[in-house]
Amino acid sequence: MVVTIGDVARAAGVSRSTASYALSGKRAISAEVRQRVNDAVRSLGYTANAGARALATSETKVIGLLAQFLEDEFAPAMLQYMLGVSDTARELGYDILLATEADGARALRRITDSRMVDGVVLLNVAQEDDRLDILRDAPQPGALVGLPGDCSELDVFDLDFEEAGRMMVDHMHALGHRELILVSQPQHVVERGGAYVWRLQDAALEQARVRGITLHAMYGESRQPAVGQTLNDLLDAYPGATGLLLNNEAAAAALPSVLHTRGLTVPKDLSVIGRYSDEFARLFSLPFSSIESAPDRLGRMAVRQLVRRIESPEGRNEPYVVRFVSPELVDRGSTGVPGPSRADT
Amino acid sequence: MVVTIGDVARAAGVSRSTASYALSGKRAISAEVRQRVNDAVRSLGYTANAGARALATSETKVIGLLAQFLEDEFAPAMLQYMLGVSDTARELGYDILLATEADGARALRRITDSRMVDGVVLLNVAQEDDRLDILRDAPQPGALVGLPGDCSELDVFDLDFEEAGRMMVDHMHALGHRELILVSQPQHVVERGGAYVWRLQDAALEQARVRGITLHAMYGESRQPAVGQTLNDLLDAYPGATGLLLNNEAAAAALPSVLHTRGLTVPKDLSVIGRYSDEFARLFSLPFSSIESAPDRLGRMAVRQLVRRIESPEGRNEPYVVRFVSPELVDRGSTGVPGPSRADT
DNA sequence: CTGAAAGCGCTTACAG
DNA sequence: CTGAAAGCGCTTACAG
Repeated sequence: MVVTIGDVARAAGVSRSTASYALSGKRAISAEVRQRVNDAVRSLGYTANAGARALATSETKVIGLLAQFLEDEFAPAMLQYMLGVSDTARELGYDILLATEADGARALRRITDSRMVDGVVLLNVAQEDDRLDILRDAPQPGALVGLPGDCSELDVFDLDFEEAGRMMVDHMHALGHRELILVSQPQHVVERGGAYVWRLQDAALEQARVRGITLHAMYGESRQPAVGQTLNDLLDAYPGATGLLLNNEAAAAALPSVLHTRGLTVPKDLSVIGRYSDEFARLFSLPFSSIESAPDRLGRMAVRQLVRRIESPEGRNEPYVVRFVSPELVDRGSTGVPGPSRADT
Repeated sequence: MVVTIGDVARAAGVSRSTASYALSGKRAISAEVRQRVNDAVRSLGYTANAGARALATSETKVIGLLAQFLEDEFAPAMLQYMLGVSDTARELGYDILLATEADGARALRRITDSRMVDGVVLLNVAQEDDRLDILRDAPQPGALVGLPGDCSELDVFDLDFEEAGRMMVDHMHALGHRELILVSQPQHVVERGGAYVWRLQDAALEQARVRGITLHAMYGESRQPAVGQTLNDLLDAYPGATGLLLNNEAAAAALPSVLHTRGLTVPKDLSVIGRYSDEFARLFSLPFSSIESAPDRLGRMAVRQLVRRIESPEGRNEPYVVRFVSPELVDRGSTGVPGPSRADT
């Protein structure tokens, strides 16, 4: 019922090894034999058994993708990283084994120990991430999206969140703003080790100090309507603030209706700049300029590096890389020179 | 370097077959030997090679998941189906091979022909879906989420969109509404074979006829701000309409700001009912009552049936099922008795 | 209760 | 340019 390379060989009148070589091209084969083998493959509908090939070659042509859907984090953002990884893997000839279970360390151990994959990509890496020690001990290479506290023996890719924080502040400062509010992810995310939150925030605070301007940094909620309330409270608490920085998807999504309710116009009454992906902005139809978080680019870079390490013999021993993507500001017209302070109106 | 069952056997002082049986429990093993084998496994850190096991048993313990991210469709909705499938598969002992490429038929053929999976779940199935013939010819069973035109030899799971359409109309009718607007997905989705769109719409139209009320059925855009404009146009065009039915995520997401701009209050000025998942409502903080689309339940049902077919010997020949999930209305308070028609104000 | 051996379907040195 | 054979790491009849 199931056709094997033996069937192909028989149909082509050659040995199994010749059939195999004809298909792999790993040694010279006469044009005629190659033709007969290819014909046999076609007429029998042969495809190599992946498990058998993996056993013989120690290559699965599968990459493990470890996603983490954490509470208080924005699931659709994760999807974009996943698609970046998946698309790039396919281009490079790999399939994706997806693990979404809560216990990422266990999943990682399972798929690496059993040799189901040639390498793995970890998404949403935390400051202290219990998957990392397992990855370091694994026989397969791995690539991270997200910067952990300890990058030793790891290839790491992440947005340069510190630069993003500075860029937000500088952009506003250049326009003339002197008092800003930054709404970060919920504190819970920070406590869990979401380093990108404090990397952006700390850098923004430092840059505000350097520029001599005021920055009120706050943790926002992760859900509406609570996050909308937070935004309202902050706008009440700091009437002198003329600019709003958002490192919090839920806050960005909630802001339009908050502005509407308060009768505020962007950028006339308030300048706004966010940090999220272009796709996210499209999805939520957000009219705010933003630092593009480029999940597709990061996923792509991680897979490229991973495949390099998997496939090149030297790759395994090349020095490890920690690569930061420079933030890019997508101008959607939501920032401008500060108008009269809201405090004065 | 890599530890095999031979190493375990040697360390335990038994044969490889005994080691294997001790681990699988497929034949009686003395307590002492079992102990020695388990100790060896632990001290050596043994995990069976998945490819070798698959080759020997013809079981991969992997389920293929074919997602389709189509233009004009709402990607985060797809994610919820994926997570339902992935979580249930893991509970049942299966890993997920994820294929997201545009050419789903090719992906399906690749993973089934090469025996990478024991079965496959197809998401977002269209009326005429070129993956179905490939699935029918595949040696592995499959389960669909989404109702195709031809269900023969297939297990199919879907929301009962016709009942959903009737339910929306009846709910409004019972409250006293006599003129309604239905905004469906974009026409493009219909042309591509997104049967759920016309299943809901046709049933809603028929039910409106039965009830003797007016229903204006329209295709909406898939993106803001276009979809917001459509909503505005419709509200202008049908001032007598007192209820709005939404089978279009983008429209649901856009509606709050449209209502806000027009100064309409729900349900006083307009009753609204949507069709989307609870998770979607949470994500977008939508205050509208809705027919729950239950992606997690559907993913779970599909995997359960698939695994039943994979694992039980009779399962392979059990009659095929087409199962519709009954819609449930989640009341978020956005419908009520019609106020004075907007036309009169 | 345990072991020796065959076999799953490939690939790849080894020989010619 | 091609073939016979070994081997990848498992599982499972077959024998005892």
